[in-house]
Amino acid sequence: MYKNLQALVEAKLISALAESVKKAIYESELELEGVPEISIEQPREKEHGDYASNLAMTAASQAGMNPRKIAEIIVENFAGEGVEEISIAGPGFINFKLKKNWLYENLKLINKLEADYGKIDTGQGKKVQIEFVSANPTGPLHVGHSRGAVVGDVCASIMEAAGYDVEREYYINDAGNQMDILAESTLLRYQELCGKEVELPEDLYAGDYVIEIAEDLYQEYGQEILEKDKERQLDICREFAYQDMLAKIKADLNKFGIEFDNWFSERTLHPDKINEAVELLRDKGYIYEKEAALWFKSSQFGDDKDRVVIKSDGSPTYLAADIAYHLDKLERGFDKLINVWGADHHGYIPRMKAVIEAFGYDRDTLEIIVVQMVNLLRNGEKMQMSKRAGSFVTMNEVNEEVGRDAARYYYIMRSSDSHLDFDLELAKEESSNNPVYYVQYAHARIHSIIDNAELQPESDNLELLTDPAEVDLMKMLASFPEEIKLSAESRQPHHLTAYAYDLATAFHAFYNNCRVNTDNSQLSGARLYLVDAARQVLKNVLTLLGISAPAEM
RNA sequence: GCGCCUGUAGCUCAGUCUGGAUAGAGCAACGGACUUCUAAUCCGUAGGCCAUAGGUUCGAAUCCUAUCAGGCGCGCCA
Repeated sequence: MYKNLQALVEAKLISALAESVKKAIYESELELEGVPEISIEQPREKEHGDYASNLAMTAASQAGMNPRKIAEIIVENFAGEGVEEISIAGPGFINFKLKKNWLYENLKLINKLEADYGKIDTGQGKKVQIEFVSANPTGPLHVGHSRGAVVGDVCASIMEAAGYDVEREYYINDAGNQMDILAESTLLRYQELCGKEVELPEDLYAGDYVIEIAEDLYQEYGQEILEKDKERQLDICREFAYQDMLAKIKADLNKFGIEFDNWFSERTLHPDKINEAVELLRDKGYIYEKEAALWFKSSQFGDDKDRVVIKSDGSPTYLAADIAYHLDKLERGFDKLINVWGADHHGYIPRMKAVIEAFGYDRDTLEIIVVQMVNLLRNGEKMQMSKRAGSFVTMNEVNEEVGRDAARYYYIMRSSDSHLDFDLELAKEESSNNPVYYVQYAHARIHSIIDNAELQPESDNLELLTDPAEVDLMKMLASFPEEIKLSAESRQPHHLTAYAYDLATAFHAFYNNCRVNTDNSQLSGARLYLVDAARQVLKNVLTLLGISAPAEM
């Protein structure tokens, strides 16, 4: 069954154009080597029709004729179906106005597929892993993590809709000295609770959340830990704080609608997996020793310089763990590995791509989605935060203040390449200033119409849907599968928030122009059918974004 | 110094990958539309040297080069 009627209509139009060119060449009206690559586009201006082709212009130099003349020849030979009007305009555009049948057919397709409308097969079941968030379990997720969290989650959903087999993974950086710092910070706070005078050194975590961990710890152990030796104290604190933080991170993500298929602990790589991975690279000749350390020849694969993997004291670097981790991912058989990183880590990309290539894979097997920084604003004023000073706004605080739907929408409404201004007061506002409510309102309005209707949706008289507002709405509905394709291939969720907004706009305009529940039962039945399709697509797109679709507001 | 991202309306941003016709949207401003299915809506007006300078071509916000400005990054940290 066709899942993407618009793509089919476009393909047919292109092949009809190709036939026309072929015929013109055969009859010696056009002198061309062969049929050139043909593209069509939807013109901005409505007067230019539903589709336009620049074919005559691109073929002009080879044919040695002026574009308008070529266009005339192509138009004369054109015999495609479903075209109501074909014309030549401007410097040589061929414009097509299509019959509306396919839009009516598409409404039926929506009605039939329901929640599956929009899903396509372009991913061909390829196995994709998306790794995102992956924050250290040394503190709660803060607002800096949120954008990457939603971008990763929604990219995963979109790629699923596009026919990929997607797995969501979180890499827990639970090894390394930041865990020791967490342990020491917790111990200090614990000692404080036990009545000791303590002073917090600058390099420890100062956030209040450490006090909370210490309180939990005290609840469980009382003063018992004080009697152990220092090593043992730190071990207890480390494990307790780790489990406590990880549970909080999971809970916060779940509350935000984000769930992972797999949580991968860095610890499981130490030391065997890391040693094996380094040895494998050494076997391939990409490891050498210098100044008592082991270096990876990443510069051989486009990196600025080589990188240390085993320090002179024998301990592995963070990169070494990442090498082992990515080798493990590759061995798990994914066709594509996608990592979502904050812009502050972008410098790490060349060396990771080098790792992939060194293991013998195409460097494009690994793809990095770089997400630019978020500026948190309140009433236009930038909020300052610093993790070291412990003065940061947590992801959970923001979500609780503005609500999950608005927060998710805001994090993905802009291109990941652009920095994001996130104004808490704007996101909270329940008004037309807030795009998320605008979209949800459209959905709620439709429910209201359907509740008020005395008839059932009816597909027998869809040709009555000819009002420009109705046609616009039907076109918007028809483009949903293509929008999913675009978002999935570009890994850019913001295309879909824009689509959701535009769809809502088309509906609201329709609502103000066309009354659904009228005395004309044929027209009302057809409009109910249309409106029900709009309801379904709004619900589908919101679901994809992880945003609720309320029936009333 | 080198690398990545950004620069489009007063503000926040689409459009750049894949070059097309008169560069779009929201907010803010101004003017209209509720005895009618939810006015959290709609319609209209006004607002632009697409950072700058070159280049490529029938055609450039879009591609190339250089420059300027802002953000981020250039560890035997993670």
